[in-house]
Amino acid sequence: MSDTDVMERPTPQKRPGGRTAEVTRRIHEAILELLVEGGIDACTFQNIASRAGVERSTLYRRNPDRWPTIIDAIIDFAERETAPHDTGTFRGDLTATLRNLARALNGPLGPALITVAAALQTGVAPGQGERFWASRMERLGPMFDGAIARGELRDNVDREAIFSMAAGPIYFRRLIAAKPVGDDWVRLVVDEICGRYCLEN
Amino acid sequence: MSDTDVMERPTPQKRPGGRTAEVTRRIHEAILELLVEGGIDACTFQNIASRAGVERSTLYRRNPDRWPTIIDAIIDFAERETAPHDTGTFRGDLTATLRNLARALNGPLGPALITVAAALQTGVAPGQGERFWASRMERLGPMFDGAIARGELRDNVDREAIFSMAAGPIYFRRLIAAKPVGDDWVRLVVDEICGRYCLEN
DNA sequence: AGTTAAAGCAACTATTTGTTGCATTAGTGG
DNA sequence: CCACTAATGCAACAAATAGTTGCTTTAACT
Repeated sequence: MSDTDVMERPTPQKRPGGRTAEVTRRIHEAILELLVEGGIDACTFQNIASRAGVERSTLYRRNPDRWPTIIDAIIDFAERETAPHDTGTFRGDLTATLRNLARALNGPLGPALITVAAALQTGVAPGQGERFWASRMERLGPMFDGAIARGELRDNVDREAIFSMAAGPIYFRRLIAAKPVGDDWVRLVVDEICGRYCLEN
Repeated sequence: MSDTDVMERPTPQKRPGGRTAEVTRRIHEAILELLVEGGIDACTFQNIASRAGVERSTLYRRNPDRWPTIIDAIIDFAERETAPHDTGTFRGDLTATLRNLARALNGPLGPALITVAAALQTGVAPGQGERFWASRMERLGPMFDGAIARGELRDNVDREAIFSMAAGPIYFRRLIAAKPVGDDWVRLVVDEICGRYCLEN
């Protein structure tokens, strides 16, 4: 009560363990289910809360905006689904990565993935788009590192450019053209990328 | 009043002229503005109505679902922006088309375009995705027709596949990787496509 | 074991959604 | 120009959702 500690606000220590982690898990699970069932429109705080068995106020207190919440769930999913590949060749790694991507996009959550990613560019959630993309590229680091170490790629290649050329047609075919993405399509893309960027050997 | 015409409901004749057309124009304009300013979340019937100076009930009566309404505005925009190109070569036409696409995507409405297109695949608006895509491909018909007629492409090429390979990286780079799409990027894509699909000459 | 984040609970207001009956305007065909 | 009526305007609804808040309970950390 003394006036000496009026200004003291000892920065509340976080408690991310146990219950909190479980609540987070349930929230993410609920969001993914809702995205599959009803798309973005279904992802209201109300729906998320009741589906996850969590209080609505908890969601608002964690983050008053629903977009960062949704992004968290998506990134969480993407990181769980994105297994690292090390086949020994860039071609093999890229093929595995794109097959993995195609599998995710072909699945029920595919459309929601790009809907969210695209929505991030509309200004609804400043900074979240970069967060998502950075998370994606970080997972691809080892693939490029290995290829460069083996001399398959020049060490100054534009990694984002290469991945954009590779993943672009995969995304597009599934989500704009609404066509299935099969192994043949993946192989076509891989051939183009390797033919253009891989050093001769 | 006779019972002879009880079943007669002479399918009310439409009146698409004058006022109705003007209202449609204002609605589309309002939607595009809202998409630019606040993304999908801003496109509520309430916002659209007040922005367009139209009664909310009119929107509900025209279509109780907001997605077809939004798609209409997007398609309308896309068709207005998509000028036909006839440069005399497939490479020229494709370059012009992709530059056009890049320009649209680089603009303020770019992110909204793909957000909507992607949202269509989530089941929020059955059939609307196909409608959008069909509208897009239809505009590209002359380009392929001309190229085939000139012998630059085989007459059995998969037009959708080619356009997916071309437009995919454009979309991706702008809207997932959030990088600008410059002429250099367009040229890179064009080189790949032409190198792979154009017949030698 | 004590401290205190963090979640639960409950009540509340404001906003948005979706609907409907009636009045008014104006496109269309004669 | 007139009559008909589709389409919009207007206004008043109920229902759902969005946010917010004070208090209680649980359980993560030291």
